[in-house]
Amino acid sequence: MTVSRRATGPGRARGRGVPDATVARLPLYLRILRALAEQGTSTVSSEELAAAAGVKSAKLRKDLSYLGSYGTRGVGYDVAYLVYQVSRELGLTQDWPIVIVGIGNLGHALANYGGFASRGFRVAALFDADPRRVGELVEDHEVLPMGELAPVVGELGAAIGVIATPAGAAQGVCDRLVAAGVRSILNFAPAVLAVPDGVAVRKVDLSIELQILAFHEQRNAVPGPVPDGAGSGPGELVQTGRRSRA
Amino acid sequence: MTVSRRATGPGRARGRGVPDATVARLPLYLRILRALAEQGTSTVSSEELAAAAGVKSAKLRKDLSYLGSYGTRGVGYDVAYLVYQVSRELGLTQDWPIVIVGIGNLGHALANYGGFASRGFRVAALFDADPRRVGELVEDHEVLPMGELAPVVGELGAAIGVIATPAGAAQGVCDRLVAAGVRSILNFAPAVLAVPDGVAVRKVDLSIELQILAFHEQRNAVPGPVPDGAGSGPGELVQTGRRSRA
DNA sequence: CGGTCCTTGTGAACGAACGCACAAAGTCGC
DNA sequence: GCGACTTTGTGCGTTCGTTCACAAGGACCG
Ligand SMILES: NC(=O)c1ccc[n+]([C@@H]2O[C@H](COP(=O)([O-])OP(=O)(O)OC[C@H]3O[C@@H](n4cnc5c(N)ncnc54)[C@H](O)[C@@H]3O)[C@@H](O)[C@H]2O)c1
Ligand SMILES: NC(=O)c1ccc[n+]([C@@H]2O[C@H](COP(=O)([O-])OP(=O)(O)OC[C@H]3O[C@@H](n4cnc5c(N)ncnc54)[C@H](O)[C@@H]3O)[C@@H](O)[C@H]2O)c1
Repeated sequence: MTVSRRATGPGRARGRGVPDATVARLPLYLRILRALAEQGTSTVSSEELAAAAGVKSAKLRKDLSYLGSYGTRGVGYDVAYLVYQVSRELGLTQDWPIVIVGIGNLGHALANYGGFASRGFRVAALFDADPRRVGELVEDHEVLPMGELAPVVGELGAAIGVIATPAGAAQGVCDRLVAAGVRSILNFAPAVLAVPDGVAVRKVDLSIELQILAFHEQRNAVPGPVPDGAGSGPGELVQTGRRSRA
Repeated sequence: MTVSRRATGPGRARGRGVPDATVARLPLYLRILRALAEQGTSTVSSEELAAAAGVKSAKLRKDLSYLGSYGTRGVGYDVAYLVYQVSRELGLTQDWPIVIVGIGNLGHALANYGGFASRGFRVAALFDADPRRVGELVEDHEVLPMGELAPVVGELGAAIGVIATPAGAAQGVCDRLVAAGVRSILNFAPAVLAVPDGVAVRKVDLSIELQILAFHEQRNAVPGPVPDGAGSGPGELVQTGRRSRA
């Protein structure tokens, strides 16, 4: 199915073929590393970093080893240097303009959200199909009509698009984003999107998250004693218990 | 490590030990099944359902097989019956009151969101620490002060809590929710939560999603040709390509 | 009522991810 | 400069998840 992943097996060469599960955790490590840097910590061990991230230290070390050998045995990792390396691997050394389509409840919250800029993302344009929304000023951006989507995306060179429209409109919006040149989409609408090859989609579905929690509520309620731990990783169903630090 | 999962290996007994990966997909199947039911479809094959969900039919069949044998060979699955069975497995036959803490940008959007009720979830109470927010009326709910959290959660019997506060306040809010009796938490704040055993946490982190997309943007941009597909499931890094429809 | 066709359910092979445990590598004290 | 100590990086076994491929089960037709 995939063409040529996994360069050299488990010990794949530096930078090539970082496993999906690892990629999904890197942003978490990065956030913690940045916090450590900000509070003046210059060095951190895999044990400490792993504890802060809620993973086992061996997993963390293996994750980092896919990027290269950036640690010092007997000491740990240099925080600033690791921040740089992880950022580079994730492509955060550059600026990513993003566009948001569907400026309703959720779209407004997203547009107002300050957590983007700090990570190299920049809300560059907002779009909505409703004429009453168009022209509205949200966080120093004017809401633009859908007709402007293609030209503006092209001009900005925006590669990432966020869909915050109702589910029924999502596929149509997605098609227009793709046609305009967007190749990565973050979808908040509860809909399965069909996209051509080469376009990446990630979805955030609140309702699904709640249903998964409901499942565990029911599970823990029915049998009686035994809670139940779960695996780890991005597919980790639920965290159950986590002590320690930071 | 875990106490007694996986009852009988791959062929585990009905209802016992549904794999995490499967549980994470059931809500998606359920949504599609409900849509089919609404449009009058009474029967669906694994092939059709899988296509609508964006998974392989074998995976879908195996997922459903963990719930029992609810299909009819040569025909497919009865939509209404399957909706019931999946709902039951997920614990959606009962009503789940949820509380939201932190009624800022995101909290407002969540409180206004209509997609909850339709799935058996009901926003039962809103809380905020800011005195200026307290008393505000959001979607027929008055925002309550944090002091009310424990008694109200207890009275409502709310088992699910949503955290939409700034990251710095998340752990404290989490502790209070747990102390009040909440055993499932959906966390929107970019923070790793420490919880006692038996409490389930799921996180939704926008910033992480965007960074994963950035990674793939960079990946696809640098090497040149080969796009790159990925696995499937909740841990699926990105969807890449997906044809067809519903 | 028997044959044919269709779709499910699953055994088994494969692959990805995790965790253990340890050797290699470097630091620090003396 | 040497030895003891600390922590990384990773080989290996295990678990979990996905995919293939097919036999078994049932509907439907004649
Ligand atoms: N509000 C939430 O907290 C929340 C939570 C989870 C998921 N969601 C999902 O996010 C999406 C948006 O939710 P919301 O509450 O903001 O809804 P909303 O109705 O407030 O906003 C939707 C916006 O999309 C615009 N729109 C509709 N069709 C469009 C089109 N074809 N092109 C461009 N814009 C279009 C509408 O004009 C509106 O402004 C929905 O799919 C919802 O299910 C929302
Ligand atoms: N706005 C978004 O679109 C968005 C997107 C992704 C993630 N987030 C995250 O969601 C969280 C909320 O974001 P927001 O934009 O709504 O922020 P916000 O500042 O608008 O709202 C935060 C709310 O939490 C309340 N609060 C603060 N401390 C509290 C405490 N100890 N107890 C109870 N309430 C408290 C504040 O009074 C405020 O009303 C943040 O962690 C943010 O990183 C927001």
